[in-house]
Amino acid sequence: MSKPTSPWSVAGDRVRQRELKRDAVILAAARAFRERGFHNTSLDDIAAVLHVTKPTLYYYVLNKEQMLFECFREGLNRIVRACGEARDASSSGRERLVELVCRYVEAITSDFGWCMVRAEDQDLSPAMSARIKRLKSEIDQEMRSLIRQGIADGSIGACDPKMTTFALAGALNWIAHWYRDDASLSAAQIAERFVELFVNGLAPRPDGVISGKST
Amino acid sequence: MSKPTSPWSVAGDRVRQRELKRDAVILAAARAFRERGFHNTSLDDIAAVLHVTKPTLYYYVLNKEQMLFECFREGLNRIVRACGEARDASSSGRERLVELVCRYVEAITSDFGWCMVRAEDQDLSPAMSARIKRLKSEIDQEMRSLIRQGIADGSIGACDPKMTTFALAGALNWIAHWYRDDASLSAAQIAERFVELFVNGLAPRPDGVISGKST
Amino acid sequence: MSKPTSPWSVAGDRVRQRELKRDAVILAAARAFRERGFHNTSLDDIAAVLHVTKPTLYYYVLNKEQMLFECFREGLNRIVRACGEARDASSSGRERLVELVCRYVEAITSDFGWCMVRAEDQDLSPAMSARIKRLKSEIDQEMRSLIRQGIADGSIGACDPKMTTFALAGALNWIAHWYRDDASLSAAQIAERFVELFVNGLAPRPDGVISGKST
Amino acid sequence: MSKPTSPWSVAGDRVRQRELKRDAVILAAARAFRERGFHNTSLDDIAAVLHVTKPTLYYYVLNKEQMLFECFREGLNRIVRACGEARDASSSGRERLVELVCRYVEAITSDFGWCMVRAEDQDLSPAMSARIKRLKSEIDQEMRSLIRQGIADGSIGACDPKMTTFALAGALNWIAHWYRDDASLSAAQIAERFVELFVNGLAPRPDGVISGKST
DNA sequence: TATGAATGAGTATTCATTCAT
DNA sequence: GATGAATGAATACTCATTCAT
Repeated sequence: MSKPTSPWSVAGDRVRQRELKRDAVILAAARAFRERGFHNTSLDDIAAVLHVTKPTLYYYVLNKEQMLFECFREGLNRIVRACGEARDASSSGRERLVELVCRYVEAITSDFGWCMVRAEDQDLSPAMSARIKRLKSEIDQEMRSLIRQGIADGSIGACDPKMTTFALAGALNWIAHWYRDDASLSAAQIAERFVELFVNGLAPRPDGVISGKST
Repeated sequence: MSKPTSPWSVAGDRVRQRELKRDAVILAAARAFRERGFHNTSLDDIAAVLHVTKPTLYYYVLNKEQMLFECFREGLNRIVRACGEARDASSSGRERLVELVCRYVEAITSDFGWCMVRAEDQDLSPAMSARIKRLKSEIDQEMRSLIRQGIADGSIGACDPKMTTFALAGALNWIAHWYRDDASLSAAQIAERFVELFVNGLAPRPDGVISGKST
Repeated sequence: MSKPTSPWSVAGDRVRQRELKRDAVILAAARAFRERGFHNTSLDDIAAVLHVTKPTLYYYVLNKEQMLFECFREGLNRIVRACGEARDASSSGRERLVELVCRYVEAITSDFGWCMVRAEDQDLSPAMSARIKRLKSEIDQEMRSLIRQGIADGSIGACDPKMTTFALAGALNWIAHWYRDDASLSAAQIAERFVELFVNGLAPRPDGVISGKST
Repeated sequence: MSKPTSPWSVAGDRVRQRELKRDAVILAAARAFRERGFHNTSLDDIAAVLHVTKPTLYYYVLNKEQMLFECFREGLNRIVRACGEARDASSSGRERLVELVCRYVEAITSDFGWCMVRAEDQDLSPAMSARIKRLKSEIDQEMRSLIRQGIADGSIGACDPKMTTFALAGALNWIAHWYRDDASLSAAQIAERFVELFVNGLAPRPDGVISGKST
């Protein structure tokens, strides 16, 4: 009587509603996993947060494993997206790497950061594990590529791209470990400090000309 | 008649034997945890590797939790020890930090590396968790201290010691994630690359005067 | 079409069904405990009797301990209720005590008799143990009180209320031990004999004037 | 050198020593069982009290079951002995019953009281259980016999010997339950009160002529 | 005589998952 | 769309018992 929306949009609403609820499930899972760890979190815990019962979760998600996978993906996607943008930008290799780092820190400090970093491959089926690895590798390759570009265009000094990527990714991923306890800095601030460190290194620069932000 | 060993060593042997066996239990646990994760490893798995039965493990260890704790400690101790030596050395702050990094990499690539890094606080009782945290904090403080010393003696440029330590420790800890799959470099080689990166940074040095190893 | 029951009773049915099943679990536990003892009874045993699987029990009961507690309570409640009625009755102290004894025998010969009497405090958590003790003490105090009233109103001769209660309760509780093997008498008959004994004693009455039932 | 005792008596000492130690094991078991219950007592608990290790217990005792059995027997024997003496005495049935009650209370308040009363038949093998039952039945029959004798010689009023025995034994056995917590009375005092109650009953005697002790 | 070491058997409890309603 | 009910599988932990020494 009072619903002016067409049955069509009603159906659309239903679809959207379902998506919203599904997202809520994933988010609740991500937070619970971060809080208590994957294995220490029971589906009852997640259901309780959402004020539903355990079987309801299965309406939105296939598996506990899939929950983890979706959390994974949710977080990784943000970085993958950032990678794409970095690729399209028309600045120097180093500048694009810096940009990627900023986005990376944002992702890693989000609710999904923990899942991206700490979830064990061992908790996923081979198939899912493989998909995750592919995504991760994509990011890894992108970083290496940016470093190689930087070396080529002279914005980055000579270095081993692989090891450098490992170090950089490690430092970034590790943020997920300490960020909750020590959130005294914003994502942007953390990114700034990291860029400064990785760009200039620890050794004092002769005259401090070059800095991550100055150029 | 045919036993040349003194009664003394007989008793001593037993004690030593017991210690050896206990160490074997811890090592087997460390490897299993690294392979399959803490929760995906059953005591039966560990017992099977050692060709004993499950209850035998309880003869050497109090708990599954304690196993994890001992793995933790075993790995951390190496670093704590390295910290002590770094403190006693009479070189510049940066040199001492570099030395610590080398030892750190060695520890993290050992069998216990995974446990040091990936074991969740959530899998430990509050008491144990607190003990671990204390040890970790010790290392964290040591690193920050070395950085501050380096800044003071001019061997390290101006930087935020806390964030720098987080980044450095993160890069180092992350090694535990990729080292198994990609062990193409030795611990020393990894350390070398990392030092180079962290000391000199990505930005090209004007004339390459300063390098991690050259001084 | 063919369902005459109101939607109301459907929901009500579910609740009632659940209660019935829970009661069945408690009863099955009580019988198993009486048969084999608390520790010699596995949850599988109880589940088997009910033709369900072990985890199902946990749907109705929190614990094995709680099962014992509920059996305890089920039996004790009958006596507590009898105590209440005895208190409200308007007869002599002795008559009311006799009435209580009859109800006591009924309770103790029920399926829950064994649990009331034999279950060890040591098998219960301190909290539960305390609750049980409180209930037991309530009954103890009630008996003493009736005896004191009997002495006051002249229906009971001079005696030590505490020891008398201990003796009476002991004799009654002990029924749980022999009743299963020797159920030749009904609860009422046992009560009659006990009352006769405790009222008149073993020594021959001069002229048999006073008897438990004659008054 | 300084041992004047003959090798013979040395051997005797050894035998005696062994007996003493065995008795200590039984006693420690009895106390532990009373304290924590049969199933909640581990052999390690008993061994710890005796400052030996678990396997040592097996040198003196065949089984955990046998420990319980021996505790049983130790306590029951005292009563069996009392039964024998009661049989040989040349007094009235009631006097002999009173005498037996006194000895019974002594036994039941001893360290072995709990085992006599609370140990479950279900914890014993059929063979042991049968032996225990035989001993218990012996006592039961003895009591009934004394009651019948008392009825015959006029020292006990008409009653159902079986039920009377059950009531009396129950009251006596139950002492094991409360005696530890409430040891305000000595065994003799308890016996006195019980005799008074069972002999004279609760109903006031016309002129208090007959009492348990007066005759 | 006593013990260190090891084990087999048993058990309470948890939890992801399913399905009829 | 959601839930009550049920289950199979898995697992940490305990403990009586054995045996070589």
